[in-house]
Amino acid sequence: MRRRREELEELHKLGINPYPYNYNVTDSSTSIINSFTDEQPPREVAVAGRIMSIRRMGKASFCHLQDAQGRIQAYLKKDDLGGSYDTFKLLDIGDIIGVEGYVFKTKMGEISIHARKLEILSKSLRPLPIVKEKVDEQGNKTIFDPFSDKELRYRQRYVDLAVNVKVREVFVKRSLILRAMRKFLDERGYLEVETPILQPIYGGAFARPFTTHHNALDIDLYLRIADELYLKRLIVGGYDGVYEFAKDFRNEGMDRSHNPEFTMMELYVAYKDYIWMMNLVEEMVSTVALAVNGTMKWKVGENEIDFTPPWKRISMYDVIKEYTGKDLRDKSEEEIRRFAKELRIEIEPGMGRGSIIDEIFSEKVEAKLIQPTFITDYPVEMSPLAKKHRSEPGLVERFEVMVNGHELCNAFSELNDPIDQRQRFEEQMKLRARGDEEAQVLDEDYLRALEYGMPPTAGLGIGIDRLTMLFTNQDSIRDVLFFPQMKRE
RNA sequence: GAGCCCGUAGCUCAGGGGUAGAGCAUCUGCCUUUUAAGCAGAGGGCCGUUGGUUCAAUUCCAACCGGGCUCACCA
Repeated sequence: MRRRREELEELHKLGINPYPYNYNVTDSSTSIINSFTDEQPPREVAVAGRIMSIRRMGKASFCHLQDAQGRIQAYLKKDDLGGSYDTFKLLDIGDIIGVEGYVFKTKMGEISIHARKLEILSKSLRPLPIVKEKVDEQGNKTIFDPFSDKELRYRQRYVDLAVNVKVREVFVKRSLILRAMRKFLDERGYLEVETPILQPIYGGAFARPFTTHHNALDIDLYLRIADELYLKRLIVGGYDGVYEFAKDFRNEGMDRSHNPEFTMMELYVAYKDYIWMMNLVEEMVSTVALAVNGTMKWKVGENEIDFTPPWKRISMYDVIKEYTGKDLRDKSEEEIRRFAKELRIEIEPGMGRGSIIDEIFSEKVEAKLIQPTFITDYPVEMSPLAKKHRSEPGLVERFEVMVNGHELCNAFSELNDPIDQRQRFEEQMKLRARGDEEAQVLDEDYLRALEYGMPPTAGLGIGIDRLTMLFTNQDSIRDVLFFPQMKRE
């Protein structure tokens, strides 16, 4: 680093501004490489990027420039650069430069830029980790000295991105996923909206919130754990369909699939039910799959997943029956409890019928559902915002989609009966009183909204981070978040 | 929250009770089509922090800090 500061001084002394204001880029690295022909006279180009490697040979040098698209080699010869060649001697890997010159192919066959002009665009003061790669004749890449320390990669994502091109690709895909989804929803006429992140009462999910304080009002506020209740207020207000890509915050443990802040897309559509929503989800996710990966079949780890609709639809009871051989329909809480014990599933004494069923599902079924599968019709106790099933007592009209052994989204026919909703909230408040910190809080204003009348509505929540993990084949949420939460350095 | 593992040069890692090692990077010299460029030489370290055991600790022990994996909790 000291050396680099000296070089910076040298540049200043030579009257060169190491941090100029702009540069006129004419082409990107890959556009040059892809459009190369042996035409005469050769094409003149100007590219800018970060120096990723330098090979100096006395009075001539090669270096690789990396721009947003890829890499291209530049050939710098003293005869053609004169004084700037001495400037080049003051440059390092990591510096950002602009090179103007003509395109040619080297003896070794690499399309390169023969530099006529060189301009320093930003002097780097910290050494960048050097990642070397060798490409053999089959085109296989071997990486030497990878920048692989996860802690450093997450804490200094800018370095990770600069040095590990694959990482940049993951986030480009994340952006494509958002774009494809937004396009899909916009084409159907749904309105993208924004609702409060700071909420006086939190709701819409089971989770502990982050608390903050508003000084002027002198009130505590919560960072939202979901935007569900606000979006449904908008349906009460008369919109047909609303959606939001929402950053939600949950004050809970962190692991491979949980970060304290994460992104959820929630969608509510008036006059529809959960069966209609299943069709939409199938269509949306397969459309996104095609837009992002160009195929419906996508290999995640060992499993090839086929997103082609239609997906299997099976009720919670039936899928448990399929995987355990036991039909829990019409069974009492006591019978189900006994069955869970037979399966050696740990059951807390306070757990009700619904929770035990859910536990059996998580333990015995969930991980086995690899292909996209709708699990439908959940016990009412676990779903205080979902509408009672039209024909099955004790159940609600709810589904989750399981893919690769994990939940991908959650949806229901929304409960719009204000009296039923009040009772459900009251049930939750009882659980709360018994010490369940994640039970939901009664939201009087939300009830007031329902009392004005909400049309039948289908609602959906889909975890964007997990969807991205799926489509980019990453097994940690940290690898699909630019800046995952970390402890203080 | 529990268990296991890790922390040594800018990066990736080896080592091991007696003044610290490699490759790449860096610096000097040579080299005008190289590509993990090459050749010759050089510099670079609070061995995560604090404490303990010891004549002596980077090494052994403990606590702490940070990270990873697994499990638990959790949508």
